[in-house]
Amino acid sequence: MDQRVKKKATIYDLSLLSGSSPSTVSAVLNGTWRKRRIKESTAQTILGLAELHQYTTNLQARGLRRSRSGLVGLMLPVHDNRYFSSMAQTFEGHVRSRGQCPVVVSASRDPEEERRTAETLISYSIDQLFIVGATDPDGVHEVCELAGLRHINIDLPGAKAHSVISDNYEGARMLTEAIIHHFGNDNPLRPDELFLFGGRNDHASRERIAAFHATKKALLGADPEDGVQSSGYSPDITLRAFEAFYQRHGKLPRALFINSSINMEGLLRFMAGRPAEMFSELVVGCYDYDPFGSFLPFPVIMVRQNVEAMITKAFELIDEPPTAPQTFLIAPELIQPRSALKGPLDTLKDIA
Amino acid sequence: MDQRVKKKATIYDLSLLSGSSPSTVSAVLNGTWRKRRIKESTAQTILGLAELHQYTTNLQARGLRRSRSGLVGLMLPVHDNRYFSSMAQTFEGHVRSRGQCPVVVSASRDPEEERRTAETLISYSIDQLFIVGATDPDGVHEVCELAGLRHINIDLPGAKAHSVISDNYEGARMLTEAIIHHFGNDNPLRPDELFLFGGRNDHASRERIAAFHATKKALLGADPEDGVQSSGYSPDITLRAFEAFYQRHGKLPRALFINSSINMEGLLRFMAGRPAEMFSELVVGCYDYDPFGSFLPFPVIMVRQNVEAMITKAFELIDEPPTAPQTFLIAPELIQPRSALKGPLDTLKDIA
DNA sequence: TTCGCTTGCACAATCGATGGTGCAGAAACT
DNA sequence: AGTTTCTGCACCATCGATTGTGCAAGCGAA
Repeated sequence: MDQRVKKKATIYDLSLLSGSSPSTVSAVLNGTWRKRRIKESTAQTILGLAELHQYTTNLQARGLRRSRSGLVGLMLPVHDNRYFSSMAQTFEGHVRSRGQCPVVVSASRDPEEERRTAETLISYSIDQLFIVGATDPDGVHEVCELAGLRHINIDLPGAKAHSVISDNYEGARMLTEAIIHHFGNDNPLRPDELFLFGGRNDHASRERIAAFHATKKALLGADPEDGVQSSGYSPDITLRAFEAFYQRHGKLPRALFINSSINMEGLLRFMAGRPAEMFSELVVGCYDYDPFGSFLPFPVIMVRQNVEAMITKAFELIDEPPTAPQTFLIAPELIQPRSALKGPLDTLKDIA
Repeated sequence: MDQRVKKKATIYDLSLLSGSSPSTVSAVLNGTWRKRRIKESTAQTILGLAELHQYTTNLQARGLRRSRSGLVGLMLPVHDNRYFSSMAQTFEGHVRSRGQCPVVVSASRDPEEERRTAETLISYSIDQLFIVGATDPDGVHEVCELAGLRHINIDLPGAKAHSVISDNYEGARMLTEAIIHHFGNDNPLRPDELFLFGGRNDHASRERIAAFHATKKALLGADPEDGVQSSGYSPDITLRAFEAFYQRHGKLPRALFINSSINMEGLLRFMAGRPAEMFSELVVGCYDYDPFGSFLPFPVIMVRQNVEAMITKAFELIDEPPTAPQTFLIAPELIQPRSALKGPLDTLKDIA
């Protein structure tokens, strides 16, 4: 409180105080002073003054001058989901370790919103943009391209920029197989007892659905065509899909392949208010991992996408000189029921 | 692709193209042109050119000049948790509806990191900062105060700025009561069968622990002093607390009060690999709501903090002229086991 | 015709930091 | 002593937008 809301010190203030020119002060403060042959002692003086007056660089001014900001963007579909929030957490760690500032925003899976969001970020001269699960990656690409902004797709691929995605086909294959194998030989699963719920017409869903069909056919010999109930990425629409199914068949299938943890919440909504016993025989496979989801009262086999590897790969690619767009697959992992895995939070320190 | 990575158009470009001065262009583009008595037709011309050349304002330049940025910050402890991610989701909605840009960052519950993060955000001239669950809110306050930045505490109160927090005492009281009542009269809970796990020496934990003690005493007549096992906000430390307890007693308590969903993950880790039957008699109360957590194989009563109300209140307060710091309590809600509630995602539209 | 008011806009300073260029004085060399 | 080479730093344009101020042309009134 020694100073009333005093304006922040600038290099001009330090320039007057130190008797050096603003450019010298600037060079000292941003670390380029050796290149500029500033005397060690001058530098020390200025650094001392900066400390004393609590100087901090105005990053908007720097950003304007350099036409980049030190901000790195992550565009998510939504925050409120363990897959995407672990993405945010992991991303933050990477960005910070590079001395930059993470900016995480969501765009609600709305192509229009996605483009607007990218444009806003570009207006702040962000240095790089990581586009996660975009509904229209190529639309976002156009916007970035025009601004000369480095960007990369994650989770859902685009045709015009590098993409790092989970190996959805293999993940879904493993998951389908695991669901089927979960039933022993005494009472094996029949093809018409395994249904897939959730998903849209996006690349990930298509791959997963394809693997689902193929694996059912391979392991169960057949695959009735109505085995898939697309219901977007919304708990409520998924809920309605379950209700409709229940209406038609008088029961749920014995086994479910659920396309994402968001759709899985649709199942929770269906469960709410219905007797627990109704689900005692159920076996569920869920594409996406949620620690709590793994411990539901029936077996839930999950697929965990390797977020750490995806982000790491994405950072590698975004720094490289641009080449023709490629898609990189990252192997996901099959998670047995009742597994509580470590996550990005585990790298944080904590005081007991 | 009609233009190679052409630099973005500026008001100077449009100035040349339109024959008007940069200041006129600026006024037209930022909407202040009527105040400046610019002719309608001039405005239209400029707006047309802007459209044609895909002009977008350089927000760093604007920010520099105006010394604010249009950015609104949300500082979270961590992302990867349903409570905080729903906070982020809700916050985003509010910020966007005000035409500003949300910036969500996490500071790992580290006081040093919290201050650094605030300083970084300030360097970008953010307009407001919402500080969620900070370990050292008053430290962050100092930083904000010096910069004249409006800020507010959420979830954990500070002494030097307004705070909007959940009514932790009442929430914990309801929760403790609900846990106790969950046991019928045939086999009622004894005082030494209900333990609290998790929490730190922060305001929320203290309130919850106080309510826990008081309610136990009121309803069960006694409260042995060792009923609380603080274990920070870390799944692993909580896991170790459960293991230690199990070591000592050869079993878990019949009932648990778990201080947060993050601590609850410690319980999951304890469950992993142990037989499900070990937990069949368990009753858990968890402060924080997680939809999946609500459907675990034993009764889990949860407390949902009213994130929407908290954020709404915080936005109201942050706009008001400053007064002496006050703390506002927002009532949380008791959630019965097997409840799948709507969340911030439900307001998004989705295509099936 | 002249005064005064309105209309419609241009000018120029400013926000804070950066970095290319230039230049004086000291040191080194012939 | 004269010339070249370093040292060490100052100068100044620049990034793009904002905003207080000034002023000419147009118009109506006296």
